[in-house]
Amino acid sequence: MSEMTIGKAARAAGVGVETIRFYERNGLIEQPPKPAFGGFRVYPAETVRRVRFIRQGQELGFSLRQIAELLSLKADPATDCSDVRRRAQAKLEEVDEKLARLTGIRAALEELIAACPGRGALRACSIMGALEGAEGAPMSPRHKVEKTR
Amino acid sequence: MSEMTIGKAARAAGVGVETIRFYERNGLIEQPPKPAFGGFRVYPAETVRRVRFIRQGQELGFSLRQIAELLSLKADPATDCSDVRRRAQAKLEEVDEKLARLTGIRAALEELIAACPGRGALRACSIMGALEGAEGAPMSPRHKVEKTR
DNA sequence: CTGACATACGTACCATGATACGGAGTCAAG
DNA sequence: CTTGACTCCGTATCATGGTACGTATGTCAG
Repeated sequence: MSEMTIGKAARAAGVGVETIRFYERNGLIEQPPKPAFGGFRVYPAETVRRVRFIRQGQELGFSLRQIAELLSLKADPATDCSDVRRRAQAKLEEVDEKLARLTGIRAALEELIAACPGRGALRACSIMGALEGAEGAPMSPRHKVEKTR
Repeated sequence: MSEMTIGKAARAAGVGVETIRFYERNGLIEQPPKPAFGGFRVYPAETVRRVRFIRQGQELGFSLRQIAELLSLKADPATDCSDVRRRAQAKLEEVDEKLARLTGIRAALEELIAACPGRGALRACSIMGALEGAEGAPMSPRHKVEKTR
């Protein structure tokens, strides 16, 4: 049962057929060659393993681009374990940053909710008040200032 | 100084001109009428306040869609403070879910990093091992199973 | 052999939050 | 009265991670 059509590979990996094709288009999976005479492409068990690898990576917060890097590391015999470890560590730091940001948001929301009377007219609502220009909390500049050309 | 062109409004609000137009297209900001004879649209100070409101909402993790809802609540005289509070509370729960997910990811990454020898061949690397089908950690089904038509 | 599926492939579309571009019109300073 | 900066408007593009559609072709069970 190690060779199969795309549909079976997809089911085995727990994804949709279109997802496999999407990964092929994006170089995460190699597309098996089409048989010389007629017929469907034949997918090896390796494809299923690769898809599972991708999904596991996503579970850990890696983007498809980063997972593609991990996959090419895997294919390279010169890769040392430390290469992989470094990436995991970088991702851990990223996760920590996100956690810090979310924790800040959480605190702000909780504070606003605690201060909100919970009933009555809107003008008394501290949450709305905070959303109105709170004058003093400078906004992070999401916009570009310099032109690139 | 309460009336201005789009560029000044954008600078006052700390965003780009295109961002204001984007918000207009998406119904977050009302586009002021074009003057009957020639000329540029005139933006009231209210526009700047609205943009600031939007950015503050984003800082708290609200999506533009959700912010649009908050804005229409704001416009509705029948809105009670509790309506706003409920939304903030829902957002808080969302944030808590994200925090829980990220915390799980963090723990998994940390565990993998700790278990990884840190040097040597890839086949000994526990991180790569975990990404290979770890057999036992069922993947969350990100894919659709049922067809909607 | 035939009908019901599956596959192959290219392309379009979804949401999210913008940013960029091109051409025409307008305004204001010098 | 010219020139440079700004506005207007529609459309296109970006990144992310897929999903959907249409048409042609292939496979297999009955």
